[in-house]
Amino acid sequence: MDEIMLQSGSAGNIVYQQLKQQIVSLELPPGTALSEKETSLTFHVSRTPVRESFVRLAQEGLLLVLPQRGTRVSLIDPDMVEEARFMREQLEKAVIRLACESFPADKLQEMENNLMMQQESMERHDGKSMFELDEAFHRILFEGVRKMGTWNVIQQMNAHLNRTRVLWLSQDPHWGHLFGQHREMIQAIRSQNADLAERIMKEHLTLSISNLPVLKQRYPEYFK
Amino acid sequence: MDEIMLQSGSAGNIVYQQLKQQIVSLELPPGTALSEKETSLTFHVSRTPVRESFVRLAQEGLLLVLPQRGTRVSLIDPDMVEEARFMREQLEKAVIRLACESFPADKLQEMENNLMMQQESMERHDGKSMFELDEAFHRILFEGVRKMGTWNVIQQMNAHLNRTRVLWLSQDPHWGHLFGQHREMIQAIRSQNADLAERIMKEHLTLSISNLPVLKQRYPEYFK
DNA sequence: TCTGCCATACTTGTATGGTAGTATGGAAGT
DNA sequence: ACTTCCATACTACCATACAAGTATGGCAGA
Repeated sequence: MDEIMLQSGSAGNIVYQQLKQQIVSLELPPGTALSEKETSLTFHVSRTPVRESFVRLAQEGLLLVLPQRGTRVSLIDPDMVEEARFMREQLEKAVIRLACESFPADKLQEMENNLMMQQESMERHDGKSMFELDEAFHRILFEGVRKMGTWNVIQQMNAHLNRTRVLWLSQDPHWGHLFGQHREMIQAIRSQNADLAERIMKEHLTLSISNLPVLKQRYPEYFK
Repeated sequence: MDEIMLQSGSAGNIVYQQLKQQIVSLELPPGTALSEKETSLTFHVSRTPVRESFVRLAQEGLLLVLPQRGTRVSLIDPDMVEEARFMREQLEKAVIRLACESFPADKLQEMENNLMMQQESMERHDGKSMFELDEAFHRILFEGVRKMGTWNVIQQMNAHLNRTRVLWLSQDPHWGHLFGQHREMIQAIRSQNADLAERIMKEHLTLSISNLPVLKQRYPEYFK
């Protein structure tokens, strides 16, 4: 939201963004105990802006605030992950169908460029870069059909889903598979084959949580 | 979210819920100027919990905070309304398809009961009751297919959409039309006719913003 | 050794004073 | 009459002090 970006200089907003980045990147693993006091010391601000960021993060489901007891980075809820995937599937299928009807040429070019950068990151085995490019790829799709509000909603509810994707990409890439699907999507949009595009997208997003059970077994302390 | 319900006793949460109710019900019309000080006086609490609620409401897009200038109830953004409707259409179409595959009998009975109460409210010309029953009707649908997380996301993003629905139901009901569609939905679920159910849902949600231009012309000061 | 109590050190929740930035109205100057 | 400037009264933002609830470790007593 633009109205939030406007306050980007405020201490509270800086703490919020920093914490969110650290949580989603698993730099602060699920279950980590935080406290307003401790956090205020590390960021060299008072408790007020820290508390403000805690409230926002709790509303997004990234923090769990227990009154008078403490605050912890929320555990990943597998049911929520599946439901986030479900929502994202429905929305992205509809969006890529729109893209097949009409899509601006410059955005299509952006996607092509992104795809080339994906190949580079893949060769460098750069998981972090690959994750960001994947994110950007889908974002461009939403920009092209002018559904940024929808993209923002997805971003918010992807709190849990994104953490599992980070976990997954850090160990069992399947990057080639993802890359191939991205390329197929572009081709489908070009040829305006909506049914094909929808099918690819569905498989693409299904793949993204296919080994959730494996992750749950490997990192049991991260899950609910 | 349950973790937020747990703090329901806190002053900050009470202020938050009260303000949200007043905003969505248009008791606090779009554009209304608020201030931490003023609000703290009316609720007989300090500025801290008020500020906390402002932060949360701003994140939901219901308040617009301008640093060092003031806080206003956000205007209704027609583009956001349309996009919220778009999202809701995609999600509810998918959900009612699931319902057509399998749906628990007790939930179906709840929907039948709700439908009867809708008829009563319709005869009493009770718009507020009708709005709440409509809300509950769709909620039961999500409960039946166990997609409450999805329902909660819809509730959040419906901030703008709901205000237009309140505005609309207060003057040009079309209650009979809504009622008929609800009845058809139940029949479609019973007969497990997913394609029919999806079509009705699409029409149902399209209808819900069909006269947005009229509203925009009638209450121009409420829109962006 | 084990159990129960309690002081203590945490936690979040709330109130309040002060700071810096902004809008506004009136006075002074042209 | 019109413009410019400035005092004043706002605003949200931040720091800090206090209040109330909770976990914990040690000590006393059995």
